[in-house]
Amino acid sequence: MYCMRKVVSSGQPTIKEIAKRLNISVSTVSRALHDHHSIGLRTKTRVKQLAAEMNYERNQTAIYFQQGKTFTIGILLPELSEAFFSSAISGIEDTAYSNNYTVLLGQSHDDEDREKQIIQSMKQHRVDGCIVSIGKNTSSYDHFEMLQQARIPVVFFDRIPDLPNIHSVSCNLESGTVQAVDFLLKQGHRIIGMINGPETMVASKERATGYIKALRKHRLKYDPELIVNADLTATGTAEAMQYLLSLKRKVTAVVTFNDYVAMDAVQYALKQKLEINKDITFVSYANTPVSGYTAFPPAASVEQFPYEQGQAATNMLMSLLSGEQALNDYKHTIMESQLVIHHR
Amino acid sequence: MYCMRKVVSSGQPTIKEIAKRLNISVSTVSRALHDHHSIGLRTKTRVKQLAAEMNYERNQTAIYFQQGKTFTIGILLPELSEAFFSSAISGIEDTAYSNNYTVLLGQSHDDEDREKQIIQSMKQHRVDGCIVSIGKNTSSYDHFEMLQQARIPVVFFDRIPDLPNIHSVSCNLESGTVQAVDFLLKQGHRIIGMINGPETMVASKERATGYIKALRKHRLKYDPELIVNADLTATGTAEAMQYLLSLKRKVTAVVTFNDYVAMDAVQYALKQKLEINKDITFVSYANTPVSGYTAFPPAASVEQFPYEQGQAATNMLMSLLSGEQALNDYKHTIMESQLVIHHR
DNA sequence: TTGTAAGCGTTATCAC
DNA sequence: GTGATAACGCTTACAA
Repeated sequence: MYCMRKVVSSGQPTIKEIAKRLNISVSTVSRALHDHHSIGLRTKTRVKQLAAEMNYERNQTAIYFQQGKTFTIGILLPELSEAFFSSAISGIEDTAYSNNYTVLLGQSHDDEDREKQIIQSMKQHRVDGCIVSIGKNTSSYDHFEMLQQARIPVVFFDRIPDLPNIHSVSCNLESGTVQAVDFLLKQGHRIIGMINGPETMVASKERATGYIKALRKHRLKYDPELIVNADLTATGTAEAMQYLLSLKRKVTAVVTFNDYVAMDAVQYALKQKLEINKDITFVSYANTPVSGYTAFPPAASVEQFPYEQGQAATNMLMSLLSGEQALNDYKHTIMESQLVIHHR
Repeated sequence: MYCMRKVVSSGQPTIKEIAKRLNISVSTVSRALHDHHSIGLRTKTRVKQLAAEMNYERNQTAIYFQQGKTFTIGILLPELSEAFFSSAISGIEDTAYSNNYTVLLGQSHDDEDREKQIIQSMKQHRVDGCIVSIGKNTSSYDHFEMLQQARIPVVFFDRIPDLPNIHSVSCNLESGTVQAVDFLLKQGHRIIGMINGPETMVASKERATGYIKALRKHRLKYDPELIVNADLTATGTAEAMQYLLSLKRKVTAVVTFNDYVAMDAVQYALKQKLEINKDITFVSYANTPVSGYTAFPPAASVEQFPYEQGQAATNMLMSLLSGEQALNDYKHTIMESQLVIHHR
C-alpha cells in the first residue's frame, strides 16, 4: 500500500476541488467550464459560480502538457536595445497577442554559442514556433535544423541565413534605393555619390543594384567611382566623404548607408563649409525618428518598416502553426522599402 | 474495456520509449539521466547512449506541470520600442538568462485593459514571478493584487504604483538633478530655468526637489517662477521656452525634462537666434545616445541606468524566488541617477 | 446529461 | 541497484 502523498497544493484551486464540493465528476466540471453543449444549464451555472467564487483559474501548464501545445512562440534576436529590433519585437508581440500567443524572448548579443543555448532552451520549453534574426557571425545552422527536425517551424527575418529551405521575411532595399536616386535626379542632381556598407552584406548589394537601376532608368551612365564601401564608423564615413568630395566630377548629392552615417557625413560636410541641401544633399536609410531632431536631417530616408516586418514574420508563423501553410512550403516574403521625403 | 488510444506521439522520444527498448523501467531511465548515485555505471551509460542516439530531449512542459514551477518570468512594460524600456529588457533578459530563467514578454501600450489581460495570461502561464512597469493611466491595481494572492512575486520598476506593500526598483532623480544644477552653478549660471514634466508625476517632483536643494546648498534663493510644468510635446516645450525667455531675470541655462525636450528646446532657442552653450546652456535627463548626433546636444544629461535597473529588478525577483528574501519583506531599491557631462 | 477512467511525461516514494 | 506505481491537473472517448 502506497502512501497517499499529501497534495502540495500550490494554493490554486483545481477542477477536482470544484467537483468534490459540488459532488459531481471532474469531467462534468471541465465540460461546464468549456460550455460543452451536453451540459445542463443548471449544472453549468452552478459550476461557473463556484469556480468564480473560489477564484479558480485553469492551470495552463497542465493543458500545455496534455495538449502538447504551448501557444508560445520564441523570439531570438541579436540585440534588444537596437531600435530596429525593438520596433520589430513590438510588431511581433502585438501580432502574437492578437492571435492569443505569448512571446518568449532571447537575445544572442551576436554570440553564436548563446544563440544555440537559447534555441535549445526554447525547444525544451516546447515553443510552438520561432521567429529568428541571426547573429552577425553565425556560420553554422545546425541548431535551426534541430528545430526543423523537431517540427518546430522557424521564420527568419531581416538577418536571414543563406540556406535553401527556410521561411523568411525581409525588406528589399533595391526599390527604396531606386526611389531615393529618382528623388535626387528629379531635383536635378546628376553626380550622385553613395556611401555603401561592407561589400559582403546582402543589404549593400541591394543598395548598389538599386542605384545602378535608377540611373539606367533615366538613361544615365553609371560611374563605379561614385560608389564607395565604408565600414559605417564615423571615421570611415569621413574618409568616404573626403574621397567623394575629391573627385573631379563634382558630387552634389550622397546616398548614405543609414541615418547615422548620414549624420556623420553631414558633420564632415559642415567642416568643409558646405551648405547642406544647397551645396550638397543627403539621402539615407532607416528613417530613424531622432534624425528629425538633428540640425540637418537627410532630405529623405528609406523606411525599412521593422514593425511591419515583425508583423509579417508573425503572420507567416501563424499560418504555419495553423496548418494553413505547409511546413515544407517555403516562402520568402520580401517587403518593399519606401522613401520618406523630409525636405525638398 | 477502454480502447487504448493510439499515442499521438509528437515525434519526440520519451523516457518510456527508452525504457522499453532497453527492457528496464522508466524510473531507472529517469534516474540514469539524472546521474542518480544508485544507478549502475553500465545501465547509466547504456541509457545515456541510447538517449543521445534517439535525440531524446526532456519534455519541459511535463516537468513544469509536475513540479509546479516554470523557470519563466513575465515582463510587462508599456512600450517595447521606447529606448529606455528596450535597454531595461536587455538587462532583465541577460540577468534572467544567467539564472536559467526565460522571459515571457508583454507590452501594455499604456492601456489598462491590455495590462490586465497580459497579467492574466502570465498568471495562467504560471510564470514564477513578474517584473512590471505600469502604464501611464493605470489607476487600479487589482490585477497585481491577484498575482500576490496567487503567491506570484512581482517586482515593479521605474514606473511604480503608489501602494504600500510592493517590491520595487527605481531611480531617484533628485541626486542627479542636484548634480546637474551644481554643474551649471559652477559654470557661473545663476538664473537657471527648468522645464519640468506634469506636476503629478513622481519623477517631476524629484526633479523639482533636486533643483531646490542644489540652490539651497549654494545658499541661493529659489525663485518658483523659474520652474515650469510642460506636457513634453514639442509645442508645449516651445511655449515653456517662450515663457522662460520672457522673464525679466535673464535665464542663461535650462534644465529640461529629458533629451527629447532638450532637442525641442534647442530648436526654439535657435529660432530666437540664441547661440547654444553661449547665450544659453541646456542640461537634461536620460543620456540618450542619439542626442550625441544632434548638432547641439545638451551640455550634460542625467543618466538613469535602464539596463542596470532591469538587472536590479531581476536580481530582486531572483532572491524572492529562491526564498532568500521573504515575500512579505518589501524592499524598495533606489538607484542613484548620475550626471554625464558632454560639453563644458 | 453525467460519470468513469485513460493518458499526456516526468519525478519521487516505497518495496524488493 | 532496480522496478512498480501514484501523483501532478486536465481533456476526452466511451459507458451509462
